[in-house]
Amino acid sequence: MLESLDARVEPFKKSDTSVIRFKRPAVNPPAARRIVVDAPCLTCNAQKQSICAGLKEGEMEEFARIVRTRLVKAGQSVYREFEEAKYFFTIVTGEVRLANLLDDGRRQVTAFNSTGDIIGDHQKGYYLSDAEAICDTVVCQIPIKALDSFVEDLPAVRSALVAKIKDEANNLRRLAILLGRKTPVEKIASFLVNRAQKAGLSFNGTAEINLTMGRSDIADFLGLTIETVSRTITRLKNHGILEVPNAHSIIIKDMVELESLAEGEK
Amino acid sequence: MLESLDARVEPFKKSDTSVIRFKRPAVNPPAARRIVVDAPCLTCNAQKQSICAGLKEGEMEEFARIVRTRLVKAGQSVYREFEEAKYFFTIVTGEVRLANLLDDGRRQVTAFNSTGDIIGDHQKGYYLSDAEAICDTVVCQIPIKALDSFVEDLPAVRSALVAKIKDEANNLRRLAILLGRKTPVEKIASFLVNRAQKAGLSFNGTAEINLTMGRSDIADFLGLTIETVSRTITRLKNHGILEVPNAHSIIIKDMVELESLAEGEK
DNA sequence: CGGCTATTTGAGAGAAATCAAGGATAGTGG
DNA sequence: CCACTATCCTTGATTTCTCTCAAATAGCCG
Repeated sequence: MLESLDARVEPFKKSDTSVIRFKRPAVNPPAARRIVVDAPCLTCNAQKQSICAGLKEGEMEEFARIVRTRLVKAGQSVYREFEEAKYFFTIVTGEVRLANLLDDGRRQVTAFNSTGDIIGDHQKGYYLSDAEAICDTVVCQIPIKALDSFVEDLPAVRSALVAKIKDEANNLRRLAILLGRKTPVEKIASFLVNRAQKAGLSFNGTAEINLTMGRSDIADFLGLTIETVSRTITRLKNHGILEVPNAHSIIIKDMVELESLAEGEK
Repeated sequence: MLESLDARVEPFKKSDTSVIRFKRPAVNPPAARRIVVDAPCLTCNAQKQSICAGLKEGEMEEFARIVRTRLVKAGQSVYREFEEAKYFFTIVTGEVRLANLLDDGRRQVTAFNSTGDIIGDHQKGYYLSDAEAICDTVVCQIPIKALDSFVEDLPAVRSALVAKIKDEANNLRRLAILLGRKTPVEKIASFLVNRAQKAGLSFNGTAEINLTMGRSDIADFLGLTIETVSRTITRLKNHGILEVPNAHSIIIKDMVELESLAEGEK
């Protein structure tokens, strides 16, 4: 169509769409709804890390009444972009990826979230991303309206929530810097260093990190293809910086070197 | 060093650093400090667009006492990354870019801000980005501590501020999607459509937009080189989608087409 | 054990970066 | 007011890195 206007004008090409990697379902499939436990706060292991950390005795009980726990199996969605937003979710165990799709199936993963993180960003009543469980994941479902009233009344919850949003913005800023200006080696190195830090393994020796997600999730997070992710990890392995016992487990042999690569100092 | 360990192993290359485009100053130069007006709120044209919008009569007077207005000339910095954070700033007139540098001078611009926007993100007492005026810019300087107490007391200010942070996160998310997965044509088209929308020119006909910033700012925002930015704009011009009377002014001739390119539908 | 999926590896193409001028624009000072 | 200079932008030629296409291997579950 554009081309017909002026055949001499070079048409706009884009990547081949004959293979659509990710397809938006015509109708959102029902998310997993199995309720695992009611009022589970008393035994919740994510308690100290999430927004409920600031609740006092009585408040916690009230909170426990409004939440429900759900198991979301690996690959299932917690919610989808454009779906009506009714709940926030805190992640109790497991791991969730947040992602956005372009119309032709290209995907950008914007975050990996795990225990204690809160997800459910929405605007004008609709979620802003897809949230999908990377592995079997337990989430705690909090009605948005109920949380709003908690936020009104409890400064501790409010500031915890604001801190979460700020964290999110900071992570997205760092991601934008990585996506816009870092090389594949720097991207992979940054990703691994971050993972190690998240897991509390930031000492300068050897650290084993667990990659819950597959190569395509990593690729879509770092703005690469799975082949480039694979090749780059292989290169780091050949340099003796990493060991890769299996695809989902990586041992950092030289954290100092990896950190310096992550910052583009090589 | 890496190479000496194993000469057979392909070394990690990165872009040539013989030309450092952006250099972090050894000591942060003093930002512009010329005070233009004291207590300027009564005549402030950004009032209705910024966080002070929710203030009542008496509150506004109190607010006016704590703020100062500063003129920041084109190219000067409002603040720098790692500088001690004492103030938030609302932009009264002009335009500011937020940017982060890698050690070797690569730069990622993360936002362009203009009238009514509030800048000054910080963590642990230090700013998180460089903020530089693109053109002569007037900012309203608000001590962080003072704003904090306003936030405590005034729900309207609080929610306005939270909304600003959410906006920022949303913009960064969209930027990450663009940086990670869009082609140069899609990036430029998205950028221009956004600009037109910001300026309130989203109707489907012709729209003239003003590009305050230079090509290198656009390149560093979109994760491209200036050459690619220039070539891509030329291609859009050759297709009849844009007219480019001069480098800082662009007329969108076909908004529908541009929007469809922005979303990767071609 | 067999089939499926995920990952790795290889070969080749293509798009954007880099390198290199040339042209336009704006700001400065005579 | 105009000439001069510095900077910015555009365009061209070439290189190179990542993507794409293709196939083999490894790992996993039934």
